[in-house]
Amino acid sequence: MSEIKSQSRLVCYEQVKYIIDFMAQHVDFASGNLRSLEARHTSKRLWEELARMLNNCRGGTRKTSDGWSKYWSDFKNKLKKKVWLLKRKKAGSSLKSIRPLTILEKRALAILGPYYEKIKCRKRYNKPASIELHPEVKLESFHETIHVDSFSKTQNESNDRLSGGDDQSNDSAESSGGEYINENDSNTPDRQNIYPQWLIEVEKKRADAELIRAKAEERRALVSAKNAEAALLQAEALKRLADAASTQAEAIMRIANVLETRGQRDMLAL
DNA sequence: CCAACGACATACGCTACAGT
DNA sequence: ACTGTAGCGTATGTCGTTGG
Repeated sequence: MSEIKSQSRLVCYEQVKYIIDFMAQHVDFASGNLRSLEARHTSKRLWEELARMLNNCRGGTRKTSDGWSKYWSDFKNKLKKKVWLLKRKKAGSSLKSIRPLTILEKRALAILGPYYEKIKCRKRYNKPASIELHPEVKLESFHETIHVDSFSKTQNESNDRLSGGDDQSNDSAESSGGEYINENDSNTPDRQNIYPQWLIEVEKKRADAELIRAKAEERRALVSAKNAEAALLQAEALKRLADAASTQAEAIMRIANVLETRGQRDMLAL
């Protein structure tokens, strides 16, 4: 409804979906666990790659890699608060109406669940958690209700800033598409959406582009080989030319010597 | 081993804007 | 005009690395 108005400022649904799909493939990156020297480099590269893809989206906003990093950070923060509020509401707290998690939020939670579990252990025992993070999110590991519960236990500190999380406009990323699901329905088929059709199409197009580029590289290599061959022939021709010039110079020298000798003899004869 | 440092994530406050 | 939310700026916290 307000898509055009908000296009320059708001992150569109497609962009958030892309971010979450990207994070599903890079779980440590999503949770901010890339902290070692090399990992930080990887993180930066991934943010640049992701920012480039997101900025190529037709709608939505444009950000730098730092801007998208900040957005993801805020997204995670809001999601945490929302889950905590939903948990409290479920427990019977008299909270104002909170929209249930969207499919995208549940998907993000599935990605970040192990990470939140790790934070919980760290806070509780004040030492590094032994829980292994998922190398990547797989369909069979999508147990959102477990993650919601385990995560929400970590939120012992006060969260006085109610963000709610969901937008009411259909244009905003977190709610557009009306993808709300009943939070009590743990068997909703959202696992089918882990790798959506549009992402598969994008990947196909990228693969096609890579193929075209590879073929162009191959053609360029062939042309380069032919150029090298021609240069070699040219060099050989130049060498022969130089040899011929050298031979010619020697012949001229001999002729000159002969002429000089003959000239001296004629002088003596006179 | 430990303090200093840097890089990054998180939390919080503020502003802008859309909806009512 | 009021309210709620997205997005941004910045202070603070956390963690890994480095040098003494």
